[in-house]
Amino acid sequence: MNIPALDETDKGILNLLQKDAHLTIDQLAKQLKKSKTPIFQRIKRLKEQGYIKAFVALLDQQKISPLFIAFPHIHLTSHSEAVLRQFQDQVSQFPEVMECYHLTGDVDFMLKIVLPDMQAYNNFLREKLASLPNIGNVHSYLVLSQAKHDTALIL
Amino acid sequence: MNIPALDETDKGILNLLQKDAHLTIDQLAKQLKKSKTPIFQRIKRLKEQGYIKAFVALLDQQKISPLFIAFPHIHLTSHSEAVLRQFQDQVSQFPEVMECYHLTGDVDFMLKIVLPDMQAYNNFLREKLASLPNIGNVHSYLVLSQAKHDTALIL
DNA sequence: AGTGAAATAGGCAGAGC
DNA sequence: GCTCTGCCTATTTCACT
Repeated sequence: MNIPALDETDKGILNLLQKDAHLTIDQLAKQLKKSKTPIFQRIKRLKEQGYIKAFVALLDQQKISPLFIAFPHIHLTSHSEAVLRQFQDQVSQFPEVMECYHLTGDVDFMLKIVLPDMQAYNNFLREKLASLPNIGNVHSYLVLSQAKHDTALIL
Repeated sequence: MNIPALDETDKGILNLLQKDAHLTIDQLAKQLKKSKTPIFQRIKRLKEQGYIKAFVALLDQQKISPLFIAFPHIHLTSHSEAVLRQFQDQVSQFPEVMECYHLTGDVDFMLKIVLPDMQAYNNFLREKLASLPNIGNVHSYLVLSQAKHDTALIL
């Protein structure tokens, strides 16, 4: 499948939709100086080709219920490709793991864990994370407050 | 302003919308065993009261252009409330700062920085971050790959 | 707070440039 | 690949329980 590069109109659509997905095709068409049909067809194409992964609602999590956020840094005891891949796959299964990054340098992985409270986080570390193979040292960074959380990238 | 707690129907709406914001009111109504009007009214209320912050499109960023992600840990040289607040406010202005967390323990802040490449990140550190007052030590964790990135919370 | 129906606006497809 | 026309489905409001 040959996927062509994005032109300025495509980027314009993505830029606007990642800030507000409820813009109508009419509104997008006006801002991008096109009529409805090409905008509609481009959005359809951008979805099919996977540039747009999903349309979601962003919630004010702290307002709904107080949450505890932690970023554990994890050292593995082996660094073979098989071990790294297995760790990623297994840890991604846990629903409390929101994000998983493979890092350079003196740490192997960083996770973002979101749970109701510190007790639940303690349970996660002891019962779920510690049960995985090849886990070495774990150092947890705990979040006191969150000052910014954007999802929109500049294209 | 008195904001009442969320009932099960509200939580159901939020749970579904944070996974797929393009569900129609009809579809939500069926799944939650209500008719269209109450679902519509509740969504409107949840937006007005700020439980829903935004509806956005999530993009496959790596597919659109290769990106460089880093998590700098930042120590400040002073920890007065004024300094902490000033740091948060100033750093949140930078568009490349996607997230900003105030942490416990041996680090003060962690940022998530997204930029086109490592060169741009180097410039960010030298020209933008270093120009802020009260910056002490900065230790950067660089991302090799990202295995998971969810936004939906379990309510 | 809920249902059901009626009005309006937006998504989506076709013909032609 | 774009504009224009038009249908059809979803959103939004209203009268009522």
